[in-house]
Order: sequence, then C-alpha cells, then structure tokens
Amino acid sequence: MATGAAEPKNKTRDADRTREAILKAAQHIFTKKGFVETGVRDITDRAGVNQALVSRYFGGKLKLFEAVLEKVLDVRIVTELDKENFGKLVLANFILSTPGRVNPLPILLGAVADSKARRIALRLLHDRIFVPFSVWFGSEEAETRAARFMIISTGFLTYRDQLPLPPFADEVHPSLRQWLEAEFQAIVED
Amino acid sequence: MATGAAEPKNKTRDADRTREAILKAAQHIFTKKGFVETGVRDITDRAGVNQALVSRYFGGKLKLFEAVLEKVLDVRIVTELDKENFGKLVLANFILSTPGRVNPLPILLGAVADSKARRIALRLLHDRIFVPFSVWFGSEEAETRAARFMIISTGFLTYRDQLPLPPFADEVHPSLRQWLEAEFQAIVED
DNA sequence: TATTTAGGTAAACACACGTTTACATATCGA
DNA sequence: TCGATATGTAAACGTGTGTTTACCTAAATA
Repeated sequence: MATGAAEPKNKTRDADRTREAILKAAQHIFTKKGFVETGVRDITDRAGVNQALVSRYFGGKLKLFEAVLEKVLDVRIVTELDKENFGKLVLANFILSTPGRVNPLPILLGAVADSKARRIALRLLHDRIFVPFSVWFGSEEAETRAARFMIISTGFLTYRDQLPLPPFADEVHPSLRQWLEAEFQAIVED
Repeated sequence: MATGAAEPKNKTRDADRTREAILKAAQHIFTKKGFVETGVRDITDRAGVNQALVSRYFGGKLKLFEAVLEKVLDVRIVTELDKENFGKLVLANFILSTPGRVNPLPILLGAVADSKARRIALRLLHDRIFVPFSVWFGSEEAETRAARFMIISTGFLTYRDQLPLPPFADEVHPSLRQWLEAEFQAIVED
C-alpha cells in the first residue's frame, strides 16, 4: 500500500484507458527491474487490471515491451541540442532523470540479457538514437562519435543503476559528474 | 558437430576432472550467453556430463556461477600495469581478448539482469577489481578514477558484445580503438 | 426492454528449467 | 574376490511464468 503508486481499478469499462494503464505500469516496472525480471503479473497488478489483458491488448509481454519502447523513444531530444552546450544538455536531458521526460536508455539496457527483447531494443536503439545522433554529429567520424556517446551512456547507466559501487553512495559524486559532462562535450569538440 | 568444441565424455570416473569440465563449459557459455539465458543443461551437455552433477558438485547453478567467477577473477593483472602504458596495457589485457587469459568482465556483466547473480557479481567486482584498482591508482580521486575505468569498460563491452551497432561491422574501428586507449590512459594522467 | 457486443476476470494450461530422487555401476580397500 | 563407496545416469518433481480458455457482466444498440 505505502510502497507503489498503483493505479486505481477501473470502475467504468474503457479499453483505451486500460491500455494506457498497462503501458504506464509496464514502463515503470521495465525501467525499474528490467525486462527479464519483470513479470506480466507485476505489471497488471500495478495497473489494477487482469493479467490476461496484456496478451489480449498487446499480443504478449514482448510486444508490450516493444510498445513501451515505441512510446518512450522520442528523438526530438536531438533537435534540442546544440554543440556549444552538448555535454550539459545531454547530461541533463538524456542521462540524469528529468521530471516529465522519460529516459529510454535504462529500459533499453534492461533488455540486453534477453535475446528476443534485445533484438527489439537493438533495432530501436539503432533507428531512434544511433542514426539520429550520427546524422546530428555530421560528417567527420560521425559514427565513432555516436559510438562514444553510446559507450559512455551505457557504461554510466549500467554502473549507476546495476552496479552501485563507490562513489555512488547517495548520488553521483561531483567529480564524476564533471568528468561525465566533459566526456560528452568532447564528443563534439575533439 | 562442427560448431562447438564439446568435451569428450569421461570414460574413467573422476570427480575432479568432471568438476573441471563443468567449470570450463560453464565459463564458456556464461561468457557467451550470460547467466540468465544459460541453462544447466547447456553447460552439462557441453561438458559431456549429466545435468544432475551441477547441483551435486557445486550446489546449483548460482553457486556454479560464483565458482566460475572465483576461478576467473585474477587480480594479478593490476600488478602488471604501469602508469606509463596504462591505456595500452588495459586495452590489451583487460578489454580485448587475450589467448590464455580470460577476461572476467563479460561474465560479470552477463549477470546484471538477474538479481541473485548480480549480488554475487557485484561483491566480486568490488573486492577483486574496484578496490584493487582504487588502491593501485593511489591517493587523489582514486575512487573516481576507478569508476571511470568501470564505466568505460562496462560501456564498451556491453556495446561491443550486446549491442553490435556500427562501427563494429567486423572488429573495433581503429578510431574507436584509439579513443578507448586514450580514455584509459587519461584515467591515470589527467 | 431485449439483444448483442465489448470489456473484464478467474482458472487452467503449457512449457521451461533448476533440482531431487532412485537406481546403476565403476573403482578401490580389505 | 567381495563388499563398500564414489561416481554417473535417467527420470520425475516442483515451481514460476507467459498465455489461453471459458465464462461473466456492464455498456451499447435497436
């Protein structure tokens, strides 16, 4: 009761509302626990709906995962960047959490352990993140720059969320945060 | 037949040899498929032994995973480093594969999706890698440097092994390799 | 209001997988 | 040689989990 912000049960029957509730709950739990350790019942319990509705409305857990990714992967973020403040902007908008904006990378990374989910995540990662960033970086060594972005993002998020070693006792250590920002900035400058 | 280098069946009964065969097969498959997608039967089939022997000799899949990590995590590599050639040495000995030496990081990273396996991997990662590296780095910002090492290693290996995007068509692109080496070198220099 | 249909539910199903059990047999000491 | 023990095996077991089924009921339609 005190733990989660579970959705209240639908009193009136409304398929669209139910679908949205499932999507929202799924996004939350996939982010938190990863694809493999997230059960369909975890999602439907949180959404306050019946377990069968995941298969009915989305065609199964895997398709639901794909639907969550499609919903969350918003590439417009690339257009909001500028090379002057790339490091700061990326860190604020893409790596650290921002209220109102969902960071898709943790969900994507939560799929690497499952071969089927990974295939889906990989396709979206390529089309919605890697390619747009490559294009945005422009000509010289664009793919290498995009790879550097992916490597640092992936490494940092995995380290922070899955491998809580020092210096992550409470939050990101200032010196590490500073390094991160410089790393991202260097991608567009070096 | 043509695919794997499966162990031949033990003709003579020898518990030690069997244990070794299981460890060797487990190391191979854990590295290749990760903890979650590796089945006990996958391991025992490759080792050419009965499936029950994993539980009998190691106490279960999780304990076997721990035994593989214990066997593979060799910290002596830290003592072989020097700050002059840190980037080159780390890249050669710790990131890229070296014949005869097993890189423990992919096995460790293959456990992040499973909460129980992750706990084991995290403990060993801390004790056998993070702390030794921190100590080796020495005084100033040692933990931040160790974190940078972890982030870049983790990001690169995840990217290369789990998310094969460009520029990884065949092997590591030279410009990316060059960047990686410089990143590692900068950890001890900046 | 009577009928149909879409939305929702509980239970059962199917399958995968780690583990345990009961049994077989090679090895070795007395 | 002859038990005793260690080693190995096949089969069954228990459980977790995604999915399907059969059924129920509120909402919509005429």
